[in-house]
Order: sequence, then C-alpha cells, then structure tokens
Amino acid sequence: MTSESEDRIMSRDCISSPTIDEASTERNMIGNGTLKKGPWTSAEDAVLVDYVNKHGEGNWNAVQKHSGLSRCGKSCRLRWANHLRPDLKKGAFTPEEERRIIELHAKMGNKWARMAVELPGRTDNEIKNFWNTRTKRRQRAGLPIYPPDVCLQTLNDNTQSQNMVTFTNGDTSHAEILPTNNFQIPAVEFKNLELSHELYPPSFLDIPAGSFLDIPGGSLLPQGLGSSCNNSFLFPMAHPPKRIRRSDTYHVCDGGDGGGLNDFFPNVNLFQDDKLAQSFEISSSYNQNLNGDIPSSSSCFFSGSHAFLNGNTSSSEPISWATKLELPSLQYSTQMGSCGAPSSPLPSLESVDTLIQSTLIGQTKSDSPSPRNSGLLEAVLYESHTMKMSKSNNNSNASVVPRDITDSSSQNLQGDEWEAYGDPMSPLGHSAASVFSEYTPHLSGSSLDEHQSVETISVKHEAEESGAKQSDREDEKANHVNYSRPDFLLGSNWFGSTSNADRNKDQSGVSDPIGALLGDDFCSDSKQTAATISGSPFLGHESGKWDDISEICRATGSR
DNA sequence: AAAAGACGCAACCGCGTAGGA
DNA sequence: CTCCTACGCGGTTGCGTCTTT
Repeated sequence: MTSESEDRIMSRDCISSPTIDEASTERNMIGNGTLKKGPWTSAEDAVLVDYVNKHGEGNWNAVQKHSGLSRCGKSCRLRWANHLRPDLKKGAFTPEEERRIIELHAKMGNKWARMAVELPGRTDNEIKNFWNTRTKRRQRAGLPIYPPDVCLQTLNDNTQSQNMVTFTNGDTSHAEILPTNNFQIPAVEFKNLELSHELYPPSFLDIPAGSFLDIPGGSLLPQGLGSSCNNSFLFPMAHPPKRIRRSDTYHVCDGGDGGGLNDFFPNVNLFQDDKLAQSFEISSSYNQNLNGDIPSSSSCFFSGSHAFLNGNTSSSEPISWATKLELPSLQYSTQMGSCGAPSSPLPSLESVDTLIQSTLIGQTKSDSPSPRNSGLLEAVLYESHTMKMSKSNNNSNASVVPRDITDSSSQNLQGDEWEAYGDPMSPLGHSAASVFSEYTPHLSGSSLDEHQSVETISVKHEAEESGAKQSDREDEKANHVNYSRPDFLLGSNWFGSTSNADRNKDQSGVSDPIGALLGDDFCSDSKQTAATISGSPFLGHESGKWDDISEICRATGSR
C-alpha cells in the first residue's frame, strides 16, 4: 500500500472511524483534520516514547489512534527509529564508523538499512545523510568517493567471490587484475563502445575509453551514451554544478536526435591529427581489442564493486544502467549477468586488464608483434617519438615518454603499490589521469607545452630514480603542481573529512580533478587542442567550450 | 552588519513487498 | 487469486544554521 493510501487511511481513521474516540480524534486533527507534519516537538516525542514503552514497537498506525498524536504511523515509526530509540548513538560518526560506512557502501551500495545493521546505534537515515553529504563534499572537491584501499579491498573481495562465478574468458590471472585495475573505469566506456560498435564508425572507435573520461564532463558522449555514462558518475566533478553547468560548459552534442557521435565524427577520424592521436595512443590497442578478442562479457565491464565506480551513487542521476550499480557487489554477477546487462565483473575486468596489459607490455615488446598487438600502437608511439625528436631536438627527455609508459605498464602494482601509484581518486581517476598525465606529452603538440610536459615527467623520473633532490621536487611542485604524480592526492583525508578544515583541504587546488585528470598540459593545451581539432565538425561549433575548460584548469590550479 | 549562498539534518514522499483476510 | 494493510527502504525536500561576500 502506498503512503498515500496509508495517509488516506489515517485521515479516514481520524475523521470517521467509529472505533476512534471522537474527542481523541479531534485532538489528533490539526485544524482541518489533517495529520501534523514537520518537526517533532518534545511533547510529541514524549507521547511517542511513552506509547512505545507501553505497547512496544510496531502497529504504528495504532500509535496515532491510541496516543493522541496527530502524526501518521509512518511518521511515528520514523521518529522512533531515527531519534527516539534508546539504543541510538548520538553525535557524529567516529572515524571508525566512517570507514566502516565507506567499506560497506563499497560492498553494498545504497543499501542504507543493511548498512545500519552493521553499525549498531546508527540509523539508515543517518548513514544515508552522512554518505550523501560526504559524497557531495568530496565530489565538489574532486576527491574520490572511495579511498584506494577500500577499492582494493572490495576488489579483492569481488575477486574472491567472482572466482566462484563461471566465466569463459581464458585468462584467469586474477592476481594481475590489481596492477591494472586502474583501467576498470575506462572500460565503462568499453561497454558503450562495444554496444555502439556498429553505430559508430571506426574512427569513433579509435577514441580510447580514457579519452571520454578525459574530455571534461564526458561531453563527447552523445546523450545515448552520456545518459548511461553520466560523467559525475564516471569521475567526480571538479566543481559543483552551480559553478559549472555541465550542459553549458561541456555540452558538445546532445545526440538527442539519435545521431550520437556520428553527428560529430561523420566519417572523420578524430585522430587524423597525429598529435591528438598520440595523446590517445592507447586507443589503438583498445580499438584493436574492441575489434578483436574482447569477450562478450567485456560489454559488462563494471565490476560489482561500488568502489570501482568510485563515485557518485546518486541514483537521481539519469543513468539508465547505472542504477544497477546500486546493487551490492555480488548482485552484479548474478542479476545483471542474466539479462544481458553488465554481468560477471571479473571477466570484464580481466578482459580489459589483459587488454591493457597487452597494450602496454606490447610497447616493450614491440619487436614481437602479437595477434593482439598488430603494431598499430607501436606505430603511433614511433611516430610520436619521431615527431618529438624532430620537433624538439633540445629536449633529450623526450625519450622519457615511452619509458614512462613502459614503467607504468611493467609495474606490478599491488596493494599499497597501487595505492601509492594509482590516482587516489579512484581507479577511474587514475585511469583518466594516467592517460593524460602519462601520455599528455603526446597531446602537447606545441614545443612549449611539450617542454612543460616533459619537464613534469622529468621530475617524476627524477624522483623515481632517487629519493634525493627532494627539495628540487618540492620546488618544482611549488611552481608546478605535478598532477602526473600518482601520489599527489595521497595527503587527502579519506576518512572523516567532515570538518570545515577538511572541506577546505578538499578544495585545495592539488586535489582538483580536472587538473588531475587533464593535467596542466592539457589545460594549457586545451585551446590549442581545440584549435587543432576544431576543423572537425565535432568541436567546431563548440570549441569555445575549451576556453571554459582552460579557465577551470587555471582557476583550480591556482587555488 | 546584512544579505546571499552553502551546507547538513530531519522529515516526507513514493514505491515495493510481505503477510493476512 | 485478489485485495488490503502494514511496514521498510531509498530518494528527495524543506528548513535552520553556518559561512562567505
């Protein structure tokens, strides 16, 4: 029965029920006979407490009838459950509780009641409010919803649970998921890419998943995709919507007419521009695999873990399939897999894992092309490298780029390694950031920006080689926040950032996600990039939006 | 000091479901 | 089997408080 009917009943009871004492009924009525709403008074609380003490919980509609409260049973139940229960804990959540909530949410999603069971003395409403507030705050600050260790833990849990789920992908090296789970979220886009594989031209499919993520607001996504890949879900928004209206700032295409990206990439290879293509060098392998051996489950890439989504779980967002993401982890493999929607996460995980690994490793084994590595990536890399060498002879660090890529690919990131290396924001965050931070030099077509990019990497490289020159690094950071550093967010307070101080800290420029995701290079290059590709119908009429992005980057970078 | 905006919490609303008549 | 009732859950809203300008 709906609350309306419930309320109707309440009103009926109050008004005309012959079983109700007339005097009592009149007391229950507020003016025209409707039940009272709004904040509870202490007197009402006392009445309710007294009633429950006498009669126990349950049969809440009877409370109104027998206690004289002009509140509907529903309201009484809520009041009791959320405020009057004697076993309720009062006060703010402890750090332990907060961490527990985060962990639970990573596992369960928005199952507040279930989470409340795990947190004695806390109500679902309390937890929900805490989570929503926290999520909003962190999202505003561009911080990840889930800390990396929670992601990792949940991933491990899911890995274990998924080991019991049958999947047909041949690769079963689950232990290798961790090192590359940074790429999980981009694979969110794989889902859509694959789904739209026949809808979009190959040139479109050349766009790597990460590129969608990296282009602010997922604006490249047509509605058809974007609606299911809400960017706030894909990665935390750097700024509250009130500051940056997504539709205004990032709206590139509405796709409402069903044209989708075809409207913006009509037979145009977006990456015919080498520089841009270089920035998306990973795309070749993505595409390659998209065309090749991604198992069907790859279209269902989402791991069940909410931590993987790292995100905004507000289901108020118009995410068609994302609402599924509210399901607890294990539900994904069971429920979603049966209906063609995202199914067993791990196969997907793994497929992309394998995909990424083969891509990256392939870069180090370019001399032995495999069926999975057709050499397309190497060609891009080589071309990129050649261009770099020819364009900036002075820049001996240009060779750092492939090395860096190799490093990132060859690192067997496990556990805290991942935590240290991965974008603390999330696997997504890292994946997005990794594409831009690690590959940004390719994007930086101009020698000026390229220099800056390589400089950034040089600093990183330097730090990796030795713990020395710390002061140099710090000086470098002071002048140029190195968003490409994987640990640039590690100082953030994952748990209990409820104070204003934390809020302020969260809003520090260092944690700005656009800066993190796009990097300074991209910021400085945004205009140029826009100019570079504005010849395409894709951005031509909206290239001005890149100014906004530049502005965002500058503003946030200076904060 | 005042106004505007942001924030967070309490409460409400709508929907789903279990159980009984 | 259908309808009714009660209850629970998750999302949303309203409003008081705090912060910023």
